[in-house]
Amino acid sequence: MRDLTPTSYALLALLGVRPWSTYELTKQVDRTFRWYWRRRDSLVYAEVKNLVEHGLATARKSSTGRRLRTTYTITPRGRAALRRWMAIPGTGPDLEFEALIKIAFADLGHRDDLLATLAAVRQNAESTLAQALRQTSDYLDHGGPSPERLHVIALTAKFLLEYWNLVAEWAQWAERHVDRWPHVDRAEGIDIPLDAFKPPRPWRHTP
Amino acid sequence: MRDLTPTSYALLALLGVRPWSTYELTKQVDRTFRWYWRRRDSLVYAEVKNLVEHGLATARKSSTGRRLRTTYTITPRGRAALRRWMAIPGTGPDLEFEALIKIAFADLGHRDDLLATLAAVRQNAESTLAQALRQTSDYLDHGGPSPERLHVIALTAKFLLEYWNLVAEWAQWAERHVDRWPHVDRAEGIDIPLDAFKPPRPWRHTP
DNA sequence: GACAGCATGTAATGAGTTACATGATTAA
DNA sequence: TTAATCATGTAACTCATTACATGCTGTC
Repeated sequence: MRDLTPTSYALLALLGVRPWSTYELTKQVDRTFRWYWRRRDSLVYAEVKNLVEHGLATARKSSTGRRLRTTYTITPRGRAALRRWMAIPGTGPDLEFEALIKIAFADLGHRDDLLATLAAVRQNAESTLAQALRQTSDYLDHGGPSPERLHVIALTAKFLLEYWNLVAEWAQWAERHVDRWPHVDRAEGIDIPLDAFKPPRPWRHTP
Repeated sequence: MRDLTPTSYALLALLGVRPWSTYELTKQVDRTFRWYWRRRDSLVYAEVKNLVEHGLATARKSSTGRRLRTTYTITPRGRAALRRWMAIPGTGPDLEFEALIKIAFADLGHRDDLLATLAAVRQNAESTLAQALRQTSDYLDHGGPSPERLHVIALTAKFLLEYWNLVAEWAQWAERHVDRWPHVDRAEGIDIPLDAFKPPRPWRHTP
């Protein structure tokens, strides 16, 4: 019996909304958590079994044709555990940005590589943003799949849209600057955007 | 001999700037990578040995008093490997945001827990932003520790400052809304910020 | 001479991924 | 009938963390 991780509780939260079969869960994990808590399907299959071992969910077997299908339901103990977990603030956001390593040390490589990295970041952000907007337009039009949860979904949607928009805007800004740089291996002879080191607007200092 | 990971290359990039002792490396990893590629000190000690095994760096032993000290230097093969790695665009940003799980499913918990989570996120963002600004003010005033690298540092600084500013602003916005909500367990009777589902400004659609 | 913190690691453990396996159903 | 994809996992592996160990250096 494995310890409970944030991933366990993420699944438990989904089960708090309604029961799901494991396959449905993997789809829902993709739809819901892909944006800020990505995990592979195989882990979902392992984790729900762990929830059952902890007594936080029950498994009910059924079948489609000759094929077995397991449906998971949260237990009262599961709801209690979930509420206890919700009372702990939780961490993040935690950023992991491999491309930014390459950007921060671009002076050790070639100028064209820096431009290619920035373009990749921008394209990734643009396509992620477009995907997210396709998902949110459904919420705007018909309230989406769970209108009774629209208020909390709005909070997360706002963050994610602004986040990916920021990434795209920043990459574009960086591309415009690097385009004008004659070289990257040294700062000398380059018009450095010193505003980058200043507090962004809006910003209020709260000491 | 372990395979090379992005972490290996991150250390190799630091060695590309100048040689460091392992302890200095841990300090520099903290200063440089804490913002977007956090790793524990113990991993640094393991990874530099791996770089040597791959022939990408050399270790030179010296001593402070009776204590051994190892200084690592990049090799020509190391520089070549680093440049090859820089030519691959790289991934990210990858977001991991545990608190957002709790926010997205706040309807399964208590209203006060949601407010506490949002406050924690805001405070964390504010203090991270303040830390980052303390570090950047040094760059503005005297060019910082490596003025010859100021142009690429400006690119990363801009992203990080705007990112943490966004987090703080968003959390504040969310707090203001939830403050006015009479309950959290259902959307009914709540003034939902539907703008959250719309594209943020500025936004240009590129199909 | 004791204690904090500087400095340098090693060993055990773990959460998560990758790779693999396989049967059932549906579309061409 | 073949191929795709739906559906459900297991086993091996890995990157990284946690916990531990230990000697040195300055200072109270």
